[in-house]
Amino acid sequence: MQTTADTFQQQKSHLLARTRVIKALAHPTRLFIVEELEKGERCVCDLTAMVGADISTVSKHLSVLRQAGIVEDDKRGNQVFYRLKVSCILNFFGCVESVLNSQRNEALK
Amino acid sequence: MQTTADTFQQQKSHLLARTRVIKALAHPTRLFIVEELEKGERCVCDLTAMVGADISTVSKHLSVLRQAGIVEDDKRGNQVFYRLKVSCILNFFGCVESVLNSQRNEALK
DNA sequence: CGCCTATTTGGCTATATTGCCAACCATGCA
DNA sequence: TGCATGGTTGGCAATATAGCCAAATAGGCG
Repeated sequence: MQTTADTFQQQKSHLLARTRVIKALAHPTRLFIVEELEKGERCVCDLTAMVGADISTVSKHLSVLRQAGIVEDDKRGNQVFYRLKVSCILNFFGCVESVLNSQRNEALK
Repeated sequence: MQTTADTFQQQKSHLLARTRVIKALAHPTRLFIVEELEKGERCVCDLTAMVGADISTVSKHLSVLRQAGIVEDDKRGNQVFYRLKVSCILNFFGCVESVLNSQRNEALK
């Protein structure tokens, strides 16, 4: 049966896929981690020290980013190093900044 | 007192601001709405028909997008039209697509 | 092997998000 | 004024997230 909502239903799985990626970035700690990884790879212990949370918490955040395909890990010795898998994340945030700037200008009106 | 986690703490409010915007996009229905609005303004009733959810649900999604500064509304007659406030959203999604493509390639290995 | 360090996983509680229904508000029009 | 249409808001139940502790796993090294 044809309904008006078909476009949405047809796109749904693709929308969900994209949502999974965006959701992974929708947390301050994970955002911070991504920005830190833009500078180069980091081990879990370094990130944990920077974030100041329990190491298990940071590990879980990294797991979310990994499952979203945003980072990849590399075990060397008894440490695990994480790095960005996709380089365009910076542009990605450019747009978020535009939104924030637009809000700031709005506030000045 | 100086701790290793200072960078994170100093950035925290900015990270939260960005998180608010990203979170607003992290839902399939809202993603769909944003893409639909890229084509032009739409009234709540149109979007509701396309999404196929309760109108109150759609209204709340629009409210989330509005509060994030992503869309703006315009009441005309007894209808409310919504439109994108920021035009760069398309590029924004380009990166998400890169992540998804990279995952697809990964799967073929 | 036994122990230490680094990390992941399980489990639990606290909190946030989602979606529906019902009630309410605003506009247009007979 | 009364009623229909379009939209928002309040409230609630179901579900998903976050963060901590404790337990498990993995590598390095004496």
